[in-house]
Amino acid sequence: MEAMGNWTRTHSCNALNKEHVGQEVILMGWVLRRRDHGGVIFIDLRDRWGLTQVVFNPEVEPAAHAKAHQLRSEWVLAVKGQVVARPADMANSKLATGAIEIMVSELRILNSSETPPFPLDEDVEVSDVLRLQYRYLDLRRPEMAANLVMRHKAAQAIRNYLNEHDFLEIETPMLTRSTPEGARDYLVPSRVNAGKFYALPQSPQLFKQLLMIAGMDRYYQIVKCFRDEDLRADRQPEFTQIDMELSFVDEERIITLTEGMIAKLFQTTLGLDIQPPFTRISYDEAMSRFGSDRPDARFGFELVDLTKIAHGCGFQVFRTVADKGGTVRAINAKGCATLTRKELDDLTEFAAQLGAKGLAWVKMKENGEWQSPIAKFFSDEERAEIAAAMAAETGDLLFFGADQPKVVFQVLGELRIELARRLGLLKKDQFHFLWVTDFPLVEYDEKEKRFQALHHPFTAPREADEDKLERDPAGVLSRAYDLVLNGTEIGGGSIRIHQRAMQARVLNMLGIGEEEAREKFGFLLRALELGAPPHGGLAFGLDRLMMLITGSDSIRNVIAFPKTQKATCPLTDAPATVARRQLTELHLRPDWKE
RNA sequence: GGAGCGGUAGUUCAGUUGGUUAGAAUGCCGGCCUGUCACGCCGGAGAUCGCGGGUUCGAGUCCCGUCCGCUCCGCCA
Repeated sequence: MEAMGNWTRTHSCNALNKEHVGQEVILMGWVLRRRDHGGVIFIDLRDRWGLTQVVFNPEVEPAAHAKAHQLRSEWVLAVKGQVVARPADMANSKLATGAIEIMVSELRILNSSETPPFPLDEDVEVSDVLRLQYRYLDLRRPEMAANLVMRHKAAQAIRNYLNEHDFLEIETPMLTRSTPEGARDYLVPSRVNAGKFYALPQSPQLFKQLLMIAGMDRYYQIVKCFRDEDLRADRQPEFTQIDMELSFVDEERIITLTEGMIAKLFQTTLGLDIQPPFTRISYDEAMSRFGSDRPDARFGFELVDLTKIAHGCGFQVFRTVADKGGTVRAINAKGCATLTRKELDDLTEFAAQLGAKGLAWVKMKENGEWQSPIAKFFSDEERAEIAAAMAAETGDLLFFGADQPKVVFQVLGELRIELARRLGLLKKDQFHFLWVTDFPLVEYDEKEKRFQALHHPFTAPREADEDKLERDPAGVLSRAYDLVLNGTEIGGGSIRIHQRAMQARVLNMLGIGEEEAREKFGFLLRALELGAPPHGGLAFGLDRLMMLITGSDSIRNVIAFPKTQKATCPLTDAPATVARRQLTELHLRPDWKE
């Protein structure tokens, strides 16, 4: 091994082109590939920026050439040499540096490497555990490095935008107190306060409200949040939010400002011009048209309400559901009558997993004929009426859902996405933004027998609905808004309650009495008594945004060191056991078997 | 907590109805090669078939359990 000595890197591995021909340069990086021809040796030298071909020629520099024979994948090199133009027919148009190469005069081997446990130069899918176990190697791969670069650019674009709009970046505590609503908390035992615990924040929600009360007026933070719930492809136990809050604003101001931020973000990262304003639809409309409060509107297959027709129809299953207050809805998969029986069985199974008792379908044949297991239950008139309502034409495929609205929405909502996926309609380079507004403030929880906040308990009700708070909780709409991109919720926020009395009414409605409220949110309630300005804000999931921007299938690909589905880290082997003494110090006593 | 899929050379995968010595590609090692760019040619090494148990004359293959990974439901904004 050799030292860098007095060498200073002059260029990155992606910087050189024909203009540099003749210059003496020093490059440093890793061996991606070697092509040893016995005589001349080619090395693809890689760094974060790209690739440069360096050449060892025995006739030019025998010493360097002799040394180069031992080079292997991922060895770390410094090379000094001259930039030479490649003969025209030997240029590599796939490389940014493909017009030139470095004729090496001196080689310094800065470090060797064992053979990597997985290849870095091929497009093979390596298992996730192995990639995570050797994440530092995985991140050397250009796609992964590009994702982190993109993430950095995105974060900078957002910071620049918000700084220009007079926001202050302010840090909030990571060690805070557990909140009763929302997700399960990660807890941290206190050493100096026996039997007491901090919680890692699920979001800085209350602190940013306190910052508004503190007169900071505009706050943001790109901040880690923690939720101890089960993982998904788009969910990690620790994730990053772009968190913001503003004073003396209404929904319009926040939405406009946010749209500007998103436009700037897409311009900076992808060079794409996103044109605000984004479409807005109400929660009710989102549910009835798409069966989801985060609709993917890149494609059609919208839900159609057939409950009225179902009331008097000949098919008893539909009629019973309709008469008992359920709903009958359908989607028209245009041109999908070519699906095979096997595919239909798969989709029926898919629907069953989501809670459907069955999945009726109709293939539209010539002259309005139905090919369907349920065709015989309907009269000609009823079939025509349904076909008209569905705008069904020959070659279409209809799917029906009949159940309680919640089930029908979920089944048909997921089904339309599954169909789109199978038909290749989910284009990753197409970005469809949608604001969802007019959410209900609360939702009745059958299990707990009480109302639960749809967003969180600090969301303001619509002024027009304030008198319904006690009388008709389920009928109260909130001043919340979600931003949805391609069927993924990427951000959400609301105008908050800034008056003490209103906060008490809403907490009361959620079954949180004055005493419990004081014990858990006393500090916020007190702050609301001391001159809280009207305020509201929003939080974006940076990981999800980056997943969509980079076209990744999982947020793990845009996080440097993510966790597995069981929330472990194969690299550090966290979580891990600790010494008994550590537990004792924390006033904890293990009751599990060791 | 539940459902599905997967676990076989370093890596990515194949492996028929249970049947001789578990294959391929790539990587690795050695040799040859002066213009490649996923260089090429020749040769070689490399397997606890995730783990434990069972059925069987015989298990990578069948059964039971278990661990790990991924996707989804529940959960979670």
